Amino acid sequence: MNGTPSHLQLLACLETRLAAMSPLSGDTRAMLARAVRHPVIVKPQRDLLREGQQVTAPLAILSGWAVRVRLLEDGRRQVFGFLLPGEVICGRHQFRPRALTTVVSLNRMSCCRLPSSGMPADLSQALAMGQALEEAHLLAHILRLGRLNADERLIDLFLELRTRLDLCGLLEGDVMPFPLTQEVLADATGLTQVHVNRTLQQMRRRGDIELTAGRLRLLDPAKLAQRVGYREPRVMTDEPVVAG
Amino acid sequence: MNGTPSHLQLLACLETRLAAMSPLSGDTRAMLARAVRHPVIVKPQRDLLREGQQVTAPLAILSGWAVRVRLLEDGRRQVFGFLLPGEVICGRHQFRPRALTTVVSLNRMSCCRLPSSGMPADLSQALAMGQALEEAHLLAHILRLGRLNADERLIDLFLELRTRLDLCGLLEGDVMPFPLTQEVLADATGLTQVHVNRTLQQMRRRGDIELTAGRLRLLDPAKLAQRVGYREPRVMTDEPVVAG
DNA sequence: CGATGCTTTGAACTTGCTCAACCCTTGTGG
DNA sequence: CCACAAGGGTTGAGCAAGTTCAAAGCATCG
Repeated sequence: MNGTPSHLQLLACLETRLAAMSPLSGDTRAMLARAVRHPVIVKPQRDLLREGQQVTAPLAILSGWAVRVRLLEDGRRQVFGFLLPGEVICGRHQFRPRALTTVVSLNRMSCCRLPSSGMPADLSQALAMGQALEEAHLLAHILRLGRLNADERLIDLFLELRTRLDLCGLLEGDVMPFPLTQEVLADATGLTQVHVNRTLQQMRRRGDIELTAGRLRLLDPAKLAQRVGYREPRVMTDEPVVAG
Repeated sequence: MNGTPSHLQLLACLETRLAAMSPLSGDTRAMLARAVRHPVIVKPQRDLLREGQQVTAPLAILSGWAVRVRLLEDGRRQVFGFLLPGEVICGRHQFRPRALTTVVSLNRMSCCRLPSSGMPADLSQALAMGQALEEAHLLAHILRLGRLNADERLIDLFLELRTRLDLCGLLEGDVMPFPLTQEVLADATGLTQVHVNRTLQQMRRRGDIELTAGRLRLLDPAKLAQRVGYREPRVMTDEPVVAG
């Protein structure tokens, strides 16, 4: 049923996530609706952007996942992070002409270019917040790689992806779309594919997760968050305070 | 002899590094000279900034080193990166009111606040470039933690710090100031202090480095860079091409 | 000259890696 | 409808890199 998402679904994803960053005016929403009408389709395993390449305009992801990667001489590969639907590649590019990493599609994606200049203030604010969140994700990734063990790394990553998918409305209760292979997970978490496999099995046996056919269910996210010390990234000062 | 650096030395450091980002006008230089005249002195092990705290104005480092850190519940600690003389903490803060990490001084530092708004365009450009470089450093750190082994992590970090110290004019030939304890190195590289110690010794035995009394000498930086696959971060498109 | 903080050393241990094979599913072409 | 290829996932056995714990050495600085 979910083979080719409609334009409306694509738009909803982007709009939901941008609005989660910062409220959007009707004009801006109309502009997005127009932009989304002619999406670019990208096949799996294609470079959306190459390291060192000149960055032109921001590219919004409407559906599908991508990774930021670098390849070493000897074949080792590092995944720096994931790019999910609703998120924007190279959101703030005014003073950063060169791409710092290659971006590769993991599955079939649809994207759309955003205007590179003369952007409405609300959109520009949303993109800037997105950028700040991205830095928070890089920091979280450093913490994972530097100080967490295999289980913790995977769980912590799952929890991050979960909250990010929630932002664009793709979280379905405790189940989420999950198109990552064990190899990609390994390159992200600094482990080997074999060890990722064994760790996932252990997590399944413990009843922490269910993972099959591109879907991941976290049985008790709160408990898992507690276990690995996961914390939501907070970039805004004016975020709603609990029981304020 | 280098007990208390003069105002001129402090200024030189900041000016050199900012000018390396983007050329500065005479007016801007004069402004910096004024700002530097009354530096803030910070003792070792003090928080310059706390995670979650509201960010007010950019803070330029005139001398001394700091680290971006996070502490886990169980005492594990991760160092996300280093802040060196000439560099600016929270350079671009317009849409990022909350500090993402705590910043702690490693030794005695002197700093000065920069204007938070109404900044000249050249300075603002320099800070934006500095910000882009910082993202490059985060990415480099992820690569180190994810895919390099102990030797490689340390060497790669040394090479990065070397080029950064060069930017602010603190590299003296093949020797550089190096105020990091093995514990801090461990928290940065995701290793234990004990293993950092053994790895350093091995590097000394192999004649790769000399490290004593707060100074580090890399015997053959080019060879080391080759060995670990170190590459200088490139953020500008218009950087001079070799043999152009 | 005692205290404090940093470095060095040893021995046992664990986590995660390597290599190599096998299995299962899915899609494709004959 | 079957054969086969390709891309993931699973398994086992041996191994290596890095950890843990604990103690001792060595500076530097009041």
